[in-house]
Amino acid sequence: MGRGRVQMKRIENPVHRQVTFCKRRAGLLKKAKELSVLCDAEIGVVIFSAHGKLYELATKGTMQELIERYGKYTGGPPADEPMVEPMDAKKEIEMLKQEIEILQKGLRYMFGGGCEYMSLNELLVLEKHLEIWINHIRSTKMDIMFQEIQMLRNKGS
Amino acid sequence: MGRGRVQMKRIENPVHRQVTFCKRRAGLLKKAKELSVLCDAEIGVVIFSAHGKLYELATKGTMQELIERYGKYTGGPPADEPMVEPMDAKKEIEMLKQEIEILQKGLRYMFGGGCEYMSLNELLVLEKHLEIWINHIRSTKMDIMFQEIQMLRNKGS
DNA sequence: AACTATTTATAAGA
DNA sequence: TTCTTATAAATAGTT
Repeated sequence: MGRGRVQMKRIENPVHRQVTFCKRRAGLLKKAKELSVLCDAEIGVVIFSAHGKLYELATKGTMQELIERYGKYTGGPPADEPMVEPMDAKKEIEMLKQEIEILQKGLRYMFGGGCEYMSLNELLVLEKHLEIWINHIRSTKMDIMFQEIQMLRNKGS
Repeated sequence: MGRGRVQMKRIENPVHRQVTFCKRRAGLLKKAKELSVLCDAEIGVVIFSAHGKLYELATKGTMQELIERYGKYTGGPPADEPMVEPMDAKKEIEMLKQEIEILQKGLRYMFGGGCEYMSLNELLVLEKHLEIWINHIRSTKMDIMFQEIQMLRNKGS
């Protein structure tokens, strides 16, 4: 729908790809909204960009409600909606798992070189880890220097 | 996109509505597939017709997987598919913490052993390495934030 | 379900 | 980038 035919394959040029992603994402969400209004349908759209950013649309209610309805329809897991009392243990587990994922990504980064594909949040966590680590190193360094100074003093006396 | 303008409201004529629903539903799913392929995005679309029939599309995997990912991203209920058994939460937390410890050791290993047994010189090198890494992370962070700001500015189409 | 006349989306270009 | 424009696609109304 433009000045040239488009090949139905991944756009290799990253700039071109990003621009197209923006435009078509907007187009898709608009179409979804229109279909919902015109035909009285309940529609949900979830888009994860290649870099993991989420874009979503839910007509007639929330995405959670739609997922519930989907689960009921397909006989799948009912996506425990109350979530009033999930016990903070569960939350803690989730957080730890996330942290592990981030550390693994960090390790991968060390080999591959390049954190371009980590989300902002993940980068923040990894940065915090590194800061803790670097502080540990500095403190160890100080200890060693202190010891050396002591040794030199004892020799000199 | 047709022989007349369309009012953005529910089509009252049931026949027209049904026909439009079919046509636009196909169009929407096609667009979703295209966006996914062209821009390497993971997309899910769920459509409930006015009469409750379900139409769906999930690129790159199943809808269940996508819902899981969505749940993780939003911190919402994780659609308890893998809920094999309760398992003592405290034990799981212990295990995860151990795993994190191991990963951190792994990261330390990357630079040639824990800093407890490193020389002052080695520590200095390690510190420099980490500083470079942390700077790289910060710069990437800035890039991402900049892009997001740009995107927000461009919103409103 | 096919067929156009039109509108809409959008790929390139400025 | 953002705006513009030529063109491809989608689709409303018709057969």
